[in-house]
Amino acid sequence: MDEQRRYDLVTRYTEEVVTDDELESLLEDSPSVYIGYAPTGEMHIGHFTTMRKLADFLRADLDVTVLIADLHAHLDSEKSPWDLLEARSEYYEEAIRGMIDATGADPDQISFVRGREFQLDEEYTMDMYRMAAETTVARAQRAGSEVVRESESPNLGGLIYSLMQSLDVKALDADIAYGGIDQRGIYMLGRELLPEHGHDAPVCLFAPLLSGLSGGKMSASDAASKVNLTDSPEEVEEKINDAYCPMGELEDNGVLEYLEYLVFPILDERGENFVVDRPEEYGGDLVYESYDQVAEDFVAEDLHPADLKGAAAAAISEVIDPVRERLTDQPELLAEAYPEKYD
RNA sequence: CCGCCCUUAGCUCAGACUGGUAGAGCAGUCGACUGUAGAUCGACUUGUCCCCCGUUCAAAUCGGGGAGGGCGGACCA
Repeated sequence: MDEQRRYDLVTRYTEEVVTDDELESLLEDSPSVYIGYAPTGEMHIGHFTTMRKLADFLRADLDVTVLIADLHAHLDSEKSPWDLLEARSEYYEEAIRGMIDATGADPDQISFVRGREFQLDEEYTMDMYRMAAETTVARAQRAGSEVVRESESPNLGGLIYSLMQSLDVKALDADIAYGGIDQRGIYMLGRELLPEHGHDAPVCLFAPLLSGLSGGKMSASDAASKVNLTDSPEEVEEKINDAYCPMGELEDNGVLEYLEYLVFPILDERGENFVVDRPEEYGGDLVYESYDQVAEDFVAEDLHPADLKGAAAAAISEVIDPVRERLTDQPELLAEAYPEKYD
């Protein structure tokens, strides 16, 4: 694969690359990339868009690791109870495998690691104590401010959280750290600290955070703002139909963002088009080969939100379909991970 | 170890001093208006008042005990 193509694959659909020069020199070899997830709430379509990029990494011949950060899930305000960490980790791994599979990549080419497999090692622990001594409370707070739950009386765990995530890069020997742009603060701290701890500062790739369906950012606590992996086609249709989607506007438009970052990349991989069924009175059906064409028509108001929504819902359902089936085929996974919801 | 404060709707809180089984804003639901949604109107819903015991005809409210959370002081060998 030529260098330009490889670089494009690695960087497409990202919000920011820190830094371009460093990435280019890394790509002269075959670097490793990792992404960490704290197994807290149920996974949703926002995770999926981030996850889909792992297929790009694999295609670009990178060594990909997914960290299931179980300890982090508890460290952040006990978002996951201690006793459920294992069950949620299992659910996360299975959901992630399903998503990778659905994007047309092979999950077996990815290494899955649990946090506790290495975060209790002596070297790791020693490094963490050293970092704790070297980092001010204010610095750690600032680093994690977009990730760790905010509270009037923050727990110590939220501070350690950022230090550990920095150390994960070293422990996993990752050249590239990938995550949502909300992770930026933590990885910038990591880039500062790691060179003092015997590891190169990682190159950082950040994914955009998608808009929620109710306008504004997607929120974990607002069920209507996101499509869950387990949502039925009917539920997807209802949520998309209820979504904030002003005619002609791309801003804060979750429906369009889902198309751009999730649906089109997958359709593209399959060589399929995006088809909009439209009543004759409004001009009949439309066929799109790229997201840019959709955006163009939408901005020109040649594509009405109501027509777009129907087609988007169908396309999103289709993408999610295999993941949902995979998860509902193993009901015990969700039941054990979220007993209060699925008992 | 000592002292003080807090706990009421999904969220933020009012009500407690002067007992009469609860309210606001936001959120949510449903209509109207738009070929979607939002905005805007209109209507509606929501509660072990942290738990236990006691006083009382009557306790979110008073008294005692307990739990959880916060703040401060003391100790500094």
